[in-house]
Parts: sequence; structure tokens; C-alpha cells
Amino acid sequence: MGSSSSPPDPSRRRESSRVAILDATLALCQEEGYASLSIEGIAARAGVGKQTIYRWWPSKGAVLLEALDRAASEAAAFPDTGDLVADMRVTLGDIAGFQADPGLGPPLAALIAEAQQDPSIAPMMLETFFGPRRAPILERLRSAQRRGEIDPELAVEPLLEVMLGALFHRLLLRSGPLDGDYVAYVVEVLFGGRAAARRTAG
Amino acid sequence: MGSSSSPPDPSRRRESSRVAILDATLALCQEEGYASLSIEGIAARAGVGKQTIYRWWPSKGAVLLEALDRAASEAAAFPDTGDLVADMRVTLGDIAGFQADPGLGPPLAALIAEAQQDPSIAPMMLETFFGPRRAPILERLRSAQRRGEIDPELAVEPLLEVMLGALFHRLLLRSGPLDGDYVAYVVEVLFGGRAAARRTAG
Amino acid sequence: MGSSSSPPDPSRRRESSRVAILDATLALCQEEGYASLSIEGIAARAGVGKQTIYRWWPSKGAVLLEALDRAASEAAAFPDTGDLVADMRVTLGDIAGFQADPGLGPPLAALIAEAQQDPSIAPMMLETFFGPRRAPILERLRSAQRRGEIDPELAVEPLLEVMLGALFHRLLLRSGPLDGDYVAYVVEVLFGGRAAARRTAG
Amino acid sequence: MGSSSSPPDPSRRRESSRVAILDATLALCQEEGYASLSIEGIAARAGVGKQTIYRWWPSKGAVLLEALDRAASEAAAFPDTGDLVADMRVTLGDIAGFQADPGLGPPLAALIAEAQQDPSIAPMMLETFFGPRRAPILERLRSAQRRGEIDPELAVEPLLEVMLGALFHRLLLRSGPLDGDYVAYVVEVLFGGRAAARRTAG
DNA sequence: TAATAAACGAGACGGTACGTCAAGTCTTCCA
DNA sequence: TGGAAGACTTGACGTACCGTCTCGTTTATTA
Repeated sequence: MGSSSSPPDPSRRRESSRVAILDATLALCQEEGYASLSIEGIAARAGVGKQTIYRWWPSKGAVLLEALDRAASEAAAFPDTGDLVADMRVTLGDIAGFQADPGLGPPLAALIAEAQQDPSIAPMMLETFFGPRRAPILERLRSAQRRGEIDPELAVEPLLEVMLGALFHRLLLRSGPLDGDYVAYVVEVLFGGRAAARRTAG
Repeated sequence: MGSSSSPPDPSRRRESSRVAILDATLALCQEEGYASLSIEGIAARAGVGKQTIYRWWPSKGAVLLEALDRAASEAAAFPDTGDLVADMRVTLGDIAGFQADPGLGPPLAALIAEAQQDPSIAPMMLETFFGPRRAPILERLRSAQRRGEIDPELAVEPLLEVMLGALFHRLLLRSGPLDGDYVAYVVEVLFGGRAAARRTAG
Repeated sequence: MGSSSSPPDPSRRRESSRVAILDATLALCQEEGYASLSIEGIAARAGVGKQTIYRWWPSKGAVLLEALDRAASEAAAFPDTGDLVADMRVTLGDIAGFQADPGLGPPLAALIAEAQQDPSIAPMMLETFFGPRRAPILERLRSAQRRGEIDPELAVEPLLEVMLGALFHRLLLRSGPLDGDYVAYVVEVLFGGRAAARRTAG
Repeated sequence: MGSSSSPPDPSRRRESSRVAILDATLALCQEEGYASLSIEGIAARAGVGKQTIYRWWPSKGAVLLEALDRAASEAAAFPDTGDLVADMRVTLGDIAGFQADPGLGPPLAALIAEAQQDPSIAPMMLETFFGPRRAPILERLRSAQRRGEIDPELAVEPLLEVMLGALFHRLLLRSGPLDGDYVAYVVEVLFGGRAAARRTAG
């Protein structure tokens, strides 16, 4: 018996097709929306056979993930001026700007959406896309702990989840604009203690 | 000439079909996942014609929204003991429990996902599903402001977005468990000021 | 148990609805063709409930049969001048004229077509529609036999079938025009002996 | 821009699917009748996707036409013994036998019926199905003219229409059996001059 | 410098679901 | 209580894509 097909040889892969597919995917997603994105449509737009897509990507979401990752390659700013509130405003502002970009936010939202249906997407997204982008922010939070700006006992990963979750709420539920005011609000509430219950006030 | 089709008369609607459709929708979504949920499948399971679904709901997502709303009718707890941190832990804990429920969380996540593709879902969801459930929490936050537990100048709607966004992050990205520890963390960070930059410490 | 429904009482039938249905049926058939004729469309055009049609007619074809019968009530000419060839030319010409009428031929063809699918139509058509119209022609053929114009041993019913079949060929297969030339040809070949093999010629 | 879809490439066509579709079509038509014949049913019975049918045939009738043409490929007898009446009896008898066959007559009748609703069927039928089958009969009639058996001035195409129309009458209206007696009658009346008005008798 | 083997474009295939239309049945309300 | 209105279940329509499977055609090493 044996397996009927061997895995493809990456060294023979045609780079021009790969790029054409990624470009077509992002363009179609931006123009028509993820809902009407189809493998057939991508193949036609890229001038590529469907099999070439199926050969190299496991799913439609994986193609979009790579396309988005490629498009978002410009590094965000991760300043460390010593002022945590100010630095976080800049960093979160960059991320909010990405999400508010009409060409990038919707594909990202679509990808998060797709992850709900396709269980292979969520881990791929966390590792490939979010992981590398979050690492410097976690590092900035840890440096803040070392300087005593934040309680050193606090786990910083969930802190990042809260910060980004706040942005996701607006990205996914469209409950308001993803602008500087909202970013400032989130930073103020988290790092400025603005919502802190004044339990010892009395 | 006149319009070719008139809207259906709700007084002639058959309640038994409506309930069968909602039950079938939620059951199928729980059993097979939203990805393989289809109007055809719902109709078959409910013993109903497809047209009956198309007649009364604009989209698959709208059916699921109503089905989920119906299933989640039991009121969550909104205590007001005077201890904001403790009360928020209870309330957020209830919501996290809902999202962690394997029969309710995935459909909710699917609905948020669907809202990314179908722009009519997001507002419907905010008004029908989230709105009524959030109102008592907002009221609790305002009562906290009146008692001086929270800065009275602070807008409370975005505060709720931050709290719920933190849960959404785990619901949608599966970055960790939606348990009491996480809820306690979020409440502590927001209302306990645990992450507050100690700018005046020196 | 017993049958759940009793046959309707014809004395309570509303004549205005019957006429509206027949008018709508023929009009729709002429305007849009039999293929797109539907009970729903007839009911809507006639301002009548669908049930009213189902109550009084067994099938769509039966409605059209009655509608066509009603529209074709003007008697054709059945002369008996003593000249069989001339008389048949007039009579067949009348029938060909009916079939060539763009408002009457296509519905008749559609009815013959429908009879192929609905076995109750063919006998109904022969009795209701064709029977009364053919009787005077048969009578004319018999009078020709009595006068010695036709072999008295010959059965005349099949003779009529041959004559009308010739017209049906052009009606149904559109193999040529249903005009006076064709009628003259048919009459000549049948009653003029134009195609007769000249076996005794020598 | 250019047309959005190109015609399919016949060289890539799968013959096994074509045959399965034709077999399924004729079988279903014989078993259940043309009225309940559906593209869905054919596809299911043939183990084929619906698109494969839509790709290669323009309509349900066209599929049946090809199926019937395939089933009726055995050549009929076209003798030329010199005796026109006898030869025509054989030839017409063969055709009547085909039409009287319970597996072939009804599909042929259904096709003629379908041609009334679908205007593309009639010419297709005349060219593909009837044309080749009629050619040798026309040739036989012309040879009869050359021998003086028939008036050489007579157009033979309409003569064929009259002969076959006679059969169609019985096929479509079920006014009597399509047997040898009827065939003999028709041949006698046309070529034997049995119905000829004896205008010069007196 | 061929030969050769893989990836490629193209697209037909068996399927599933779409959203629409009409069939015939059943129920409600009106005159 | 007959009839208009129309919601209901059923089932077929023709379309869009799915993911798989050949086809010839590049393309880029290996012989």
C-alpha cells in the first residue's frame, strides 16, 4: 500500500506563484470581504491552478494569515522612554491604528472569526502572527516591573490579554472607534489606576 | 404595478415552527459546530421547509442569535453588596461561566465571528443580546461612582468594554482558561489598581 | 374515520371566480407561454385563492382545456356543397387557421403536450374538445360515402385522424406553415388520389 | 473584459459519465414518466454531479433527445422491392412499432411535448433525430416517382409529413392502437387512393 | 545537452449548500 | 360556509465552490 502521495518538495516551489496567491488573497479580501473569498476566486485572480493553493496551504484561513502577516511586516514602535503610560499609549496606538486600517482590520477580524470554525487557525495565529508582535510589549512590561512601575508579582501575559482584548472588543463588535481617545482611556484605566476602587478612602 | 412581494404577516406565524427552528439551530451548532451549520440542515432537523426560515430570518446568523438569546434567558447575578471588587468578580464570573460553557461559548464566538462577515449582525447583537445583559452592570458601575468607589468623571461604557474584551480575548483566541482566576485577575487589575504605574511612589 | 373532505357543492360555486380563472389562464398562456403558467400565477391574476382552483379543477391542464374550449366556441364552417374536395379544403382550412392563430395554436399544442404527462387529459380532450368539433366532419365524410364520393367500405374515423394528424405534424413539429397550400396538398393527396400508386396504369 | 465563462473542452469529457447520464435518463423516463424526470434525479441515478449535466446539455429535453437517439440506433428497414405500397407498409410499420414500444413511444411523445415549451428542442429534434431517419424514406418516395409509381410533380416532404402525422395522432392523442391495421389503412388511403373522390365516376 | 521528474495552469469531476420558485395542503378570517 | 389570503412542507431549480483528480506544459535539476 504505502501512502499514495508524497509531501511536496519546497525547493521546487515557484515563488512567483506564492506571491501572486498572497497578493490576490489580500486584495480580494479587502475588495469583496472575507465572506466571498474563495479558493477558486484566489486561483483565478492569481492566475494559478487551485491545486497549487491546496498543495501549499491547509486552508483558506492559512493563506489569509500568511498574506496578512506579509502585509503587516513593518514593525510597530516599541519605545522605552521610562514613562510606561506614555510608551503604552504609543504602542497600543500603533496596534489600534493597524486594526482601524480599513485594509488590515477587517482581514484580521475575519481571521479571528475563521479561527472559531477552524481549530487549526487559532494556534497558528498566536504563534505566527501575534507571538512575535507581542514579545517586545511583554518585554517592555517586564522592564517596567524591574523598575517598580508595576507590581513585580503581577503576571504580564494576562495583562497584555486585557489590553488587547479591549481593542478586540471594538474591532469585532464595532462598539466604538479604535482611536487615540480609546487607547488613552484603556491605558489610563489599566496603568493609571483611574478605575481603582478607593477602598481605603474612608 | 406595486412591489412584487409583501412582508409576511406575523400574526399568521406558526409558533411551533419557530421554536423547532431555534431548537434545531442551537442543537446542531453544539453538536457539529457553526461551520457545518446550514439552512438545509436546520430545516431538515426542525421538520420545516427552508422557505419558512428564509421568510422570518434574514440570515443564518440571525437565527442563531435568536436561538442563543432564547437559551441564555436565565438572568445572571448582579449583586450590589457595596464591595465593587467582590460584586464584579461575581458578575464577570457569571459571564465567564457562560462563555466557558461548551454549549454556549462556541455559539457565541461563532456569532461574533459571523458578525465580521455579515454587517447586519453586529448591531443586532449589540441591541438584542448584549444590550439588555449589560445594562445592569453599567448601573452597578454608576452606583459605584455615586458612592465614590470609582472616579465619577470616568465614562463607564468603555470600562465595560475593557472588562468584556478581556474575556473575549480568551473566548476567541483560546489564549487561556476562562476561569475564576482570570476573572479575579481582570477585576484586580482594573478595580484594584494592581497594574497602576506607581508614578508618585518616590 | 371517513373521508376528511366532501366534494364541493356546485350550486354554491361563484361564477365570477370561474370566469376570472379561465380568462386569466388563457391570457397568461398567450402572454408568457404554457411553460411559465402556474396555479399561483393564475390565482394572483384572477384575484382568487389557490384553493378555489384546486377545488374545481383536477389539474392545470384541465383549467386550460376549459379555457380553450370557452375561447374556441365560435363554430367552424362545415359546408356540404357536394364537392368533397372543396368542402374539405374549407373545413380543414378553418381548423388550420385555428391552429395557426398565435393565441390559440400554442395553447392547443401545450394541451396535447400536457396530455403526454397527465394521462387524464387525453380522454378529457378527446371528449370535451375534439369530439363535438369532429362530429360534423365525420358526418360530412359519411354523406360523401352515401353519395359514392368515397369508398363506402372505408372507416371514416381513421381518415379523420390522418387528416388532422397532418395538421398536428406542422403544429407540433413546426415543420412548415399551416397555410392554405398545405391544406390543399393534404386534401389533394387524400381525396384527389394524387399519391396513389398507379398500379393499373399500364 | 471578455466573456466570463468559456465553453467546456470536449476532449476532457468523461465518456463514462455521459453514458451513465443517458442510461439513467432513459431508464427514469421509462419507469416514472417524463413528468417526474428531473436533473437532480438523473444526476443521483447516474452517480454524477448536477453540474456535469448542465455543463454538456442545455436542457432536460436535450438529454432525453440524445438518450432516445442512442437507444433507437438500430436501423429501421427501408426496403425497395418495387412495390411502393408493400414497402411503405414495412417502413411505416417499423416506425409504428417504435412508437408503440412502451419504452420508446412515451419518451418520444414527451420530447414532442417538451418541444412545445422549449423552442430549442423542435429544430434539434428535426435535425438530430428525425432528419437522418427520414432521409431514406424520402429517397424511396423519389425512386417511386422516377418509376412513375407516384406523380412526379408531387413534393414528397409534405407527403412524409402526412404519413407520419397520422402516426403522431395515435401516439399523442391515444385515439387508437398503433398497429399493422392502422399502418395498412394509412398506406392504402395515401398510396392506394382508397379515399379518392370519384369525381369522374358518373 | 538531453532526459526526467516535479510543480504548474487548467479545468472536469462527484458533491453540498445556496437562495428561489411553485406545488399542493392547511388554517384563519371575511362576507 | 364558500372563498380570499397566505403560511406551511416538500422538492426541484440552476449556481457557486468545495476538494480531488487527471491532463498537457513549463522548469530545473540530474544523467
